[in-house]
Amino acid sequence: MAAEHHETPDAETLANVVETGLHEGAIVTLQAECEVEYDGRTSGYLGPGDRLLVCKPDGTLLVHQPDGHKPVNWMPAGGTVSARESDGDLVVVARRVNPRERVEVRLIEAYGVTRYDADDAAEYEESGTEDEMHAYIEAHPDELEEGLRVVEHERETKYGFIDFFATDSEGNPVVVEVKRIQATLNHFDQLKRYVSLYEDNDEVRGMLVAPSASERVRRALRDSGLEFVELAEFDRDATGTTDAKLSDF
Amino acid sequence: MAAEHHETPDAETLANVVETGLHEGAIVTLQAECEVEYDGRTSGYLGPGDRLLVCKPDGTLLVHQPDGHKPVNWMPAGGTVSARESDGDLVVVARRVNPRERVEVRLIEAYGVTRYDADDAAEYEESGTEDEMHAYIEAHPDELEEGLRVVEHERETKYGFIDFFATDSEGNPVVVEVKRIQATLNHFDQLKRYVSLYEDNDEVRGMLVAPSASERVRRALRDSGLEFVELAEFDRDATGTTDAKLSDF
DNA sequence: TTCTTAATATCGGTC
DNA sequence: GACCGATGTTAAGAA
Repeated sequence: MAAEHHETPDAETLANVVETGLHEGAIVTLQAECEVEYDGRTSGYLGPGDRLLVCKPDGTLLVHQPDGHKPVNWMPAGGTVSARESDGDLVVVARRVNPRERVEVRLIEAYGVTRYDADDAAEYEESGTEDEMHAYIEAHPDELEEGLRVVEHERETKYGFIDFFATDSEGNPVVVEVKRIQATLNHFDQLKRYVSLYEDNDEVRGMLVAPSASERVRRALRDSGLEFVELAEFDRDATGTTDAKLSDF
Repeated sequence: MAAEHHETPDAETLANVVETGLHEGAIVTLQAECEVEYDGRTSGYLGPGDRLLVCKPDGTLLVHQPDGHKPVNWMPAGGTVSARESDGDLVVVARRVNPRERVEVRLIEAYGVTRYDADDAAEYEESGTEDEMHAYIEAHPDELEEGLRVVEHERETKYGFIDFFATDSEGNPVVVEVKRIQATLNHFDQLKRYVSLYEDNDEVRGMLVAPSASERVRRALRDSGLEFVELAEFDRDATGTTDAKLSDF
């Protein structure tokens, strides 16, 4: 049986399911009334309430309230999760170092606990990322501007990495920053930082490539003599790097 | 009973528990072998494997693999989650508009499902945020520099919001950008963008306040005539805005 | 480990 | 609903 459930478990059963389950590589989920304390990069406290806890064998701990996508408290993989009795209550603690932090969950009443011996070898395959947009541009620089030629991809400079260092049809250098989402002021900043490396060269151009940009971003670009190039859709099959497995769905 | 578990449920039971549970405000968790498809801002596919599904009444759907802190697939709150039979399998679909996207989970084998009628009115209280750092600086500007005086907090400009607009002991304007974590190049960018608003004024200074900064960030600041001020620890009780509830733990 | 950047980022405040 | 910036951002990739 991959999933083994215990209803209204006592503290001893709970401690055993959590400790043994995690040690043996299972996911353990709990439904329980609890209070939570976090101390680390910040500190915080969550008063009593009903939550869903998820403990994974890699040290992940999630505390989910009834609403919301993100856990109210959590510990990323890499630490340790342990359960011990304290004054008759069960306390689940997750810790890690670097940064040093701790999540402590004091269970007030446990409604259920499930040990889940999950077996999953699959990896998520994704399409439409910025990496693919880069590959598309590298294969089709003319889509940005007639005569544009890519000189270097991901050029490292003392101020960070330039997406594309290119030249236009007249041989002038062009710094290109690519975004797969609507361009923000921070993206404008990034481009401007890269262009500033070549400010002794009057001929250098800066180009922000994205599907859209707010008016404020467009104005900021204009004010700095930089350009916006709209690239909304790109053929995901024409990148030359498309994974064959993705054609199945 | 707050948590009601069904072992190896058939498709009909599953559909009923998911649909009825969510409609009545319960959290539904499933242990199941499944495959997942996402289509929206990007698209992706996850082949068969054992995962934990979490469905919340606010439209949240989480698909968790045995490892890792973040769900491999998800839908944030605001959409709808539904379950229906298709060719004898149960298919759980989460959708939303703006952006239009969809997560579809095809269950191959369900090991267990739990309906959890969770009641949680508590709100998380946090201390040590950037807001508190702002309050501390506003109350103790001398910590940044002797004689510094805050003129305006969160000043809106055409290029965004300046954390603090201040004056130094000689009356020169100082643009202050505050970060609670180690300063990054993007934070440097932000400060430079704000300072550029006053570039007609030779006397304007720019100050990045953070607990630390990489050498690359420090060099970028120096190159642009901007300053770094280290503020590692600040007394969380001395901000003047500390919430009394937080003194309990 | 540290640094740099993308992310289906999410989330909240404001206009 | 769009825009802007914080986040205990997380996570991946490179030096």
